Amino acid sequence: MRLATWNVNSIRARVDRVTDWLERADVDVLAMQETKCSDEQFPTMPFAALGYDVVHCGFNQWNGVAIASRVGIDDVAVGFDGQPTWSSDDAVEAAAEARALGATCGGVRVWSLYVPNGRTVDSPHYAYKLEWLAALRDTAGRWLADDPAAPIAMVGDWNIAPTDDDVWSVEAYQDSTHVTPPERDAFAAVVDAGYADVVRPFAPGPGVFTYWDYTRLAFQKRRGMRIDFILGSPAFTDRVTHAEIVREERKGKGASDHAPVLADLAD
DNA sequence: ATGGTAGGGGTCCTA
Repeated sequence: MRLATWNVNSIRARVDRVTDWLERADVDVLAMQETKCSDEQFPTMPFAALGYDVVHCGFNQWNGVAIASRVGIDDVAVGFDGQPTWSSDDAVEAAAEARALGATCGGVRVWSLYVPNGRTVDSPHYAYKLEWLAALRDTAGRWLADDPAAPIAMVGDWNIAPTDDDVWSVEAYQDSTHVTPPERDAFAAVVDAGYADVVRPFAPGPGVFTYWDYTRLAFQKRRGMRIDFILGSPAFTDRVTHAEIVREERKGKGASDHAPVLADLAD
């Protein structure tokens, strides 16, 4: 089974490019982030034409996460245990809705995650980001405590560069979100809870990225960040035979600012 | 030299 994650930066602007790649890369399950549409607006037909079922969850009126699968979609869930209890600040309450969409696809529990951006370190959105990640760690840890043999993939845009090797310039991100110790600690806590970065062994750094800003010719100058991840539970990680960041899909006019990331699993 | 670009929704906000 081939599982991929891609921050598509508007599915309506990108649907041809996304479905073309799904077919070309022979992807079975794709988790999408930043769909930038409502549930009603999601273009399901181009996916259905290729044999994919789609489940989508819009939030905060301008964004959404989705999962497309041609190996079945069962047990769809929104949030964590259906309890989005991690919101505390009214200012960010509206953004709190389902940034996490889960489904069982081909026997694997797949979560499409869009971790809050954080905006700036002095913003309530930054505090909310840390709360959200703590709730994710607690819930995901509980799943493994309940069933250590469960194949679970926590995939998506984490909006965190876990180490200095994951940014093109440490100086460029001084005092910015995505690289602060609390964010890196929160990411590491999810890993410590039992979810391994399954792509890194196949894409060693430094200088290996998944996101490049649209401005200032960042992609051409290789100025990016590694913020999109496939984290796997032990039962998932044991099955991974190959993984890669598909940098090619960031090229050209009409590309998302993120590249897709994929992993292959043995049956 | 706090610029630059892309997307969505509407005459600006988010990333």
